[in-house]
Amino acid sequence: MPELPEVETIKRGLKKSLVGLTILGVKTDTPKMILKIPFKRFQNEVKWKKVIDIQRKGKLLVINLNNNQNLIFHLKISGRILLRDYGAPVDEYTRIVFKLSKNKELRFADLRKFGWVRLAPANKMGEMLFFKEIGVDVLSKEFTFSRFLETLKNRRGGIKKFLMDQKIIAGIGNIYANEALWKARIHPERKIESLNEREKENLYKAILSIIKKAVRLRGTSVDQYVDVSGEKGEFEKELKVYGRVGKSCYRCDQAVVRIVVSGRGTFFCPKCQHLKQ
DNA sequence: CGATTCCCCTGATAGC
DNA sequence: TGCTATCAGGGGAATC
Repeated sequence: MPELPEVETIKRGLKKSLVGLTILGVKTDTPKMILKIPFKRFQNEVKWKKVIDIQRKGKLLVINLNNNQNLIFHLKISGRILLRDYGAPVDEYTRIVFKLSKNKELRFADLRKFGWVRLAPANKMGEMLFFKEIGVDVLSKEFTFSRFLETLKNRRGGIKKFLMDQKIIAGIGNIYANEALWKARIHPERKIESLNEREKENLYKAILSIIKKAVRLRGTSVDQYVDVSGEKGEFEKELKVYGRVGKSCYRCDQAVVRIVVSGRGTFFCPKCQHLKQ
């Protein structure tokens, strides 16, 4: 599941090899994955445009084109962005192919077809609702401890749901929410209003250290995620609770438990992540 | 207006 | 063995 560290790894890969290339054409067998405009128009809009930069906002990948347009990708659960030589072996689940100069191809593969791409005018992107509603990025300099406290202020409800709400903080998905809560020893169903200052600080530090480490290790490949070359990430071996149901906690030996929190599989240690405070 | 449920899609797994 | 039913999962839309 591409969350911040995975999309950041893809962004860095594309910065190295995609910037400067020109889009020669687009093909798809899944036009549904192109939002807002008909495929024909999309084709015309991107043809002959040059890639000038790559950005990331939360889990969104943004490719800046030289006509003041941005290509925005959301990889959802099973999306992959692959940069290949023209004619390289077919990547499974390829849905959209951008043919590029220098004999390259950008392939958007997605087993589940939940991912999408859309065009947005660069100068108006800040005004677009879907972009305006994205919260503070975990890796941005604005994501300080005091900003974190501010986002928690006057909010009620479960802490895990809060962490995964992209409108508040952008970039944390299911894997890293589970991991950060384990590291901070906080039960995923703890109410925000029950957390004391020390716990909030532990959680803030846990989020930053885990996300940064996952970026260094090029992401987590528990599902479909790979980088632009098709290589898996290395963070999987660092996972402390995610997917470890029934296995013993690395801290206290208690069996890791799986529950469902707001519709998502949630893993935690019932002994060192206690509910009451 | 906030909280919950449904839905998109496919492959893996369970159950018979 | 081989079929069918169930489930996971991010986030937008519909519904409660």
